[in-house]
Amino acid sequence: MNKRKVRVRFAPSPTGPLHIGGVRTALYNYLFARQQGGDLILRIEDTDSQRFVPGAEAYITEAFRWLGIRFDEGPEYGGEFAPYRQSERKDIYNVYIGQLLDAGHAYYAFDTPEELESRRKKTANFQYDASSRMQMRNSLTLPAEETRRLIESGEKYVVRVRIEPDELVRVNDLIRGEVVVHSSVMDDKVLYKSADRLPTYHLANIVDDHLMEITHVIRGEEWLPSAPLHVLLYRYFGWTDTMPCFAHLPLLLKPEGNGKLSKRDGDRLGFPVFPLEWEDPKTGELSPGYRESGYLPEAVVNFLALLGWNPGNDQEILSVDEMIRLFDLSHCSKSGARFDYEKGKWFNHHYIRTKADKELANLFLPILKAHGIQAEPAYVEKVTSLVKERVNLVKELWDLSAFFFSAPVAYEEKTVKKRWKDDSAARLAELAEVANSCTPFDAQHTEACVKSWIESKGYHLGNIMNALRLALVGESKGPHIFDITETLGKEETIRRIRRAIDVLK
RNA sequence: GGCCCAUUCGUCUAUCGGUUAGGACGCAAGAUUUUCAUUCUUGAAAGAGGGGUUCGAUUCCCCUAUGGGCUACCA
Repeated sequence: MNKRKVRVRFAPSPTGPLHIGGVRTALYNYLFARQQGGDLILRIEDTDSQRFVPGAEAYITEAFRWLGIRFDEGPEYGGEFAPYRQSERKDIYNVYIGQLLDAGHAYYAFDTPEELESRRKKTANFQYDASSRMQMRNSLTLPAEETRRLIESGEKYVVRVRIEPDELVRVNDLIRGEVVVHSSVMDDKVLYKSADRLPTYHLANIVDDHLMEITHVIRGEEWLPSAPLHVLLYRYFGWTDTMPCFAHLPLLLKPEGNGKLSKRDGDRLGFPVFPLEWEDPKTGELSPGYRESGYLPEAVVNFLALLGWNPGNDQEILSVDEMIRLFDLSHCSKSGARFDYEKGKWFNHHYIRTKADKELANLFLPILKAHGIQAEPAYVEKVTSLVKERVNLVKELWDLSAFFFSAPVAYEEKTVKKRWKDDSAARLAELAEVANSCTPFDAQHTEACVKSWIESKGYHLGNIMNALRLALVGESKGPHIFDITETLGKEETIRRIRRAIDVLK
């Protein structure tokens, strides 16, 4: 059984946009699968008909496409274990529920939600388990006749697992080691719901993992408490030989304060918690996404990978291939990681800096378009190369380079005050003439040309340069001045100089 | 309340009994600079507390404290 091909799954519930913590879980599954030469399966766990959100599944698929996380099997990708949506597997679950019922590992329960509610109110710490089940309305306490009659008459019922008390249940976790829970503190969880006539997560999950031949279950820590139940279910089904290995990942925590990272934190602190932008179909509320906020998928992946895992050395910048090679569940931390958005920006800054100008320019093009700018791709690429080292987010390219696409219409007051001297107009008028005679107009020649003029006249270099920058940019910022003149070209450079003189006197 | 998990700089983390406890983000200072940035260098910054085990504990064990998760006919 150790020779089984590695098969892992990511099993989201389509109840909304994919949370960034879910993305990390999927990423670890992906890295593990690729490293082991195994398969990664996407399974949609839509057994909660109440919380189903249309569009969520498409969002999930699109998000992983953007992130470059590829699945081998899933609703959109096909596979021999189809269907991959649990809502399409009802008949399968019914068979296995029957199996548990027949073996006495499960029973019918007729208690209504109201009855359970009042029972919980009456007795503190009420739990539906070995100590209480014989006082409830179920197939264990009712005569067989009565049970059959109730079911046939259409009475609503759930199926509960029958947990045998007084034994130690051991879960072997690849990250945490052995976790032991006493079965007496476990409750008879519902496996089949009457409300929507679907199995609960616990049942569907175990059946599907078994049927889909999953070898490793890598999931969030929130599942650790129910892992003993899952182990028991494997035993009741007689599947212990092929039970997958478990690995429970630590949670992503709020950047500040207590608790796990939530959508609210993103809204409150101003950063996305979703890979892609999401519009709530009911409320129309828009939640920002990493992609739309100007992140590169490789940065998001790198950042997320290191939130709870490390390669065992000091390396922080890792390509996906390197991550696949180095990934190791034993190097996953056991404690939750606070979400450090600032570090995420740093990763993005790094990846933007190292990305090819052309590719970056392609991402910049739609942003320019949104600002009403139509520009030659070659020109955009050149501008991109000049400012890309200075941005954290792709959309910031615009903030730093807008002046390349439209001449300044106003000049920043503060800069004018500081940089526009009494003689600036006269000097720039001369400079326009000098510039006109500079040929070719590339940065190197122009710089030499302008500097020798300044030197020969004995002018103050800084005064002229700063005034020139003000004329070309409109404020006190931007790349090297002669890179700007080269990019703008002689005509435009001179035009901007003349205009500044006119406006600033 | 019960059960489970965790605990190294502000944050993410390295260390698998012997280290000046390392790196990164952020922060501070300096250098570069005709602007704003970037970049580079340097610096400040940590083993929750208490018991053990051991020649020696950040590292192993126990207790306490703190944090987190779960405790639904949600996943």
